[in-house]
Parts: sequence; C-alpha cells; structure tokens
Amino acid sequence: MAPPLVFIVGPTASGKSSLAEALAQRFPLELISMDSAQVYRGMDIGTAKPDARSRERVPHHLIDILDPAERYSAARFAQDARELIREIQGRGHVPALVGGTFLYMRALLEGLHDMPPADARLRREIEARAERSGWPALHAELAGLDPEAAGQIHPNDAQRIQRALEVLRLSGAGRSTAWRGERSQPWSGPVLKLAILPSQRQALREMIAQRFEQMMAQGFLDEVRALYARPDLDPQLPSIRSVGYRQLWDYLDRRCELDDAVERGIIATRQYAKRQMTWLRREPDLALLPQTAGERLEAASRLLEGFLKCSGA
RNA sequence: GGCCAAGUAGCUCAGUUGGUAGAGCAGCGGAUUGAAAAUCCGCGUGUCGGUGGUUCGAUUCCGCCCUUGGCCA
Repeated sequence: MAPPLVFIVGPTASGKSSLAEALAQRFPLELISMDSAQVYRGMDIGTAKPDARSRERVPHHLIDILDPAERYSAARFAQDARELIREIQGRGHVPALVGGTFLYMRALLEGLHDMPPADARLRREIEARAERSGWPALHAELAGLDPEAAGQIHPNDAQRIQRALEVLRLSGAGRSTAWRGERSQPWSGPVLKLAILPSQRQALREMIAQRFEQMMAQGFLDEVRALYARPDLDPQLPSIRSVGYRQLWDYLDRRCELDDAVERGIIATRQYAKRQMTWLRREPDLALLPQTAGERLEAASRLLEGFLKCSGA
C-alpha cells in the first residue's frame, strides 16, 4: 500500500499553520508549504511565513527556495512536492501539505498534462502583439488554430490566451489536443484532507483585517521597501503581484496614500480568501474541522490518528 | 439668522426636457492544466433626504422642513 499523505487546507488567515505546527508536536509530520508566495526569500511578514522558532521545532519545506526575481509554477511545485514526499516517507515520517494554493494541490493530486513549460521570450513576443492588436484579436487567432481551446477561454482572459498560443507554438499540438492524453502522475495513495472552512465570513474578514494591521506593525512596509529598492524587481513579477506587496508597492510608487494601500491590501486579501473558498467548496472528500480553534486540534488529531492507523503508517 | 450648493445602491458619483434609475468600487456566486496571493466570467429595487402641493402620473417642477458643506452676518 502506498504511504499516506496529509493535507491541511483552508483560506488565508484561517489558522492552518498553527494547527499544522500543533499536529506536528503529536505526530511525526514534516510540513510542506503549499503556497505560491512563501517560496520567495525576503518575503516573510506579508506571506505570514512560519517564523524561525517554529521552523526550528518542526521541519518545513518549500519555503525560501526562490529569489523574488524568479518564477515558480504549479508543475514545478508538483515535481518538488513529489520528491520531498518520497524523501520524507523514506525517513519514516508523514508528509503534510499545508497551504491555500489549490491549483498546486490539484496539480499534485490529479497531475498535469504533458505540455511545454513557460517560455519568457515567446511570452514577451505574444504580449507585444497583443499590445498592437489587442487580446480579442489574439483570441480570434487562437480560434482559427485551436477552436476547442478558444471555446474554453474568454476573449478577455489575456493570461490564458497567451498560454494557449504558447503551447500551440512550442508543441505544435494545440492545447486541446494535449489535453486529451493522460494526466501525468496523478496521486494514487491514501490521502487525508483536513480542512478549515469558516462558516462565518464576517469572522474571517475580521481576522484578515486584524492580521494585516499586525503585519504593518511588524514592519511589512520596510520589507516591501527592501524589495522596491532592488532594480531587478518590478510589479509584473509573480512575487510582487502577491496580495499586500502589490498594494504597498503602489504606495512606494506614490500612486496612493498609505491608508489607502493598507485598505486595498485588506480588500485584496478578502477577495483572495473568497477565491480559496470557491476551490474548497468543490474539493471532494474534505474532512471538515470544527470552527473553534480549541476543538480543532483534538478533532484533527483523532482524524489523523485513525487515518494513519488504517493506511498502515 | 440670511444667501448659495449638495443630499440617488454599502461608498464615490452619473442620469431622468415629468412615465419610479445606472456606472465604477465594495460585496456575493463561479471558473481555474507551467504567473494561481495570478487571471477571467456572472449577479444592480434602491422609501432617488422628509413632507405637502401641481399633475392622469413626481426621483424630476413648486412650497415648507431636515442634514451636510461654503459664503455673509
């Protein structure tokens, strides 16, 4: 039987990290961050990264693995995670994926189709063409080359039009053709998905606002200032586009007042949480945890214990 | 106290030459295959400040009142 795999998921500011850490005190867990922003070095406060003390106590992986000038991807995550899972299981420990980047979760569990990776030069070229003729024109072009893909992508969705044209050009195959094959390496072992799904949106909103203010008090602005000072970083990068960073960057660019940037940062966090809830609602087989943090640890412990017992760990 | 301006969606505002109204933002729902904390899609009834009048009909015109800003006392 394949070794067991644990997920600890929930929207931002719902208490995933503290639950994961508490569980790791009771079970032989090693945590793998499933978070597209915590991979970047120097982005600590705004990504609510586990602090040094917590990382000393419990092994955390896939944190601080990239410079903010670099780009990560769902495919790289799936690959990195698979390797780590194997290593962790080799040590006789249980891997626990903690985070709220659900595309990464899907990429790991269901696998991806075999398609060419991103090509920066080609993307720049496509963008330049979009600049001249507009994205709807490129969508029309896509419709001629790969009608099925074009049908699935909205004419305003620049990012996906670009990707579809990129795949088409690099593989010659067309995205919809590529999609017909098997997904590579879907996960087949036993999985436990511990989920925090806040029922009171208002309470989550308050947590989000409170945590953002706390980040500001901890020096979030200085953290962004340090990134801003680097000539090789710009707001088009995935790292700088992250929630909070983008808004504070706007303030440093004198595009708005600080109060305004903070408010928009909080709003962006709320909207992010909402999108995460959309992923969660359709995620199958979630083990829903209690709303109150106190009961949550006990409930999660029981579920985890039962899971490990019957999956033979 | 007098004069002027404004009062329309949670917020900022547009509009109706009289036939009860619509944008942006927020909010809510959804999608999500190498950028995903990204990107995109869908959802707009609200005593049009209150009250009385004119009118077949008033958010729109008129009177009075209330609130907020400005100017003058």
